[in-house]
Amino acid sequence: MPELPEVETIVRGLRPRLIGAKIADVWTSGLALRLARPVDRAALVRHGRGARVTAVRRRGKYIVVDLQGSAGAAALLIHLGMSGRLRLQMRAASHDKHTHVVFRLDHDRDLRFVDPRRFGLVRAVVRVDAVPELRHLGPDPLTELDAAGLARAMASSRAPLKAFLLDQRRVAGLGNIYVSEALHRAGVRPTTAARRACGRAAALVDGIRAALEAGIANRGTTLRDYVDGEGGAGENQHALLVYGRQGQPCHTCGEAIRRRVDAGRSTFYCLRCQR
DNA sequence: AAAACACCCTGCCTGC
DNA sequence: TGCAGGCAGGGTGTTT
Repeated sequence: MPELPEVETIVRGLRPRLIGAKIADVWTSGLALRLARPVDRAALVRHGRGARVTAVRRRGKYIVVDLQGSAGAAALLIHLGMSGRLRLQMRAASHDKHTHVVFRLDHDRDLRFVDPRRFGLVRAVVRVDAVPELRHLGPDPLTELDAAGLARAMASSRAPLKAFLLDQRRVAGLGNIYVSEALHRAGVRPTTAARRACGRAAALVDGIRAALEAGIANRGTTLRDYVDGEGGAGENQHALLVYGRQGQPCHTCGEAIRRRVDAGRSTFYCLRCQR
């Protein structure tokens, strides 16, 4: 579900309403999330109870909620996995069956983490800078990615561009939808080995940015169940150039969009526009 | 070292 | 109508 544009939309929506909020208590379902690991409620309570939210930010596809408590600063690290939702709701609102973590806030509000497939992650961390998952992330495509750096990384990889761009250590935030969209905008084929496409690094940076910015402008892509922090669906599914459009005409040249599957994941592209 | 694969889950859709 | 099988937007750990 959530790639960079969806996470960014959630963060932007939650930020003004969450900053200053005080956590009164934490509830967990007891079921395990990512890698079959249980949520550490004790740590969430220890660092969260009584603390106030000072910032809400995004790093790749991770959401970081900074906290200031009487015992010091800490943060909530949240990843939505494939089916996660993070929503701010009134306490009286009905509970989704797959709710796994609830932060009870002041003013009768709940910050709820709902995740049917349980591939997500909710964890309390003390030093955000030291979190391995975040340290391994590559540059943020909107603010840190540059053509020279991307070209250098591409030069040392034999991986097809599709796999290269999906690797969060290369670029942080792209997922299956936006990789197809970015490659199409850049006019590059997903099967091309990264090292053979170094000359297209600048076009790739532009394509990546354009695809992500379109997604953000449209408040995310809702294919199945993505909603933002207020429960609203996105509109970017209507603006996709290639993803999910196999057999339909390319908007640029009219050729039928192709679909291929690698490692169980679909890639969509135009054979004529992408060389 | 990089790349391929299995695995963690539920829900929804398709075809029989 | 029921059921099996395939598929889904993510990340990690292990093997090659």
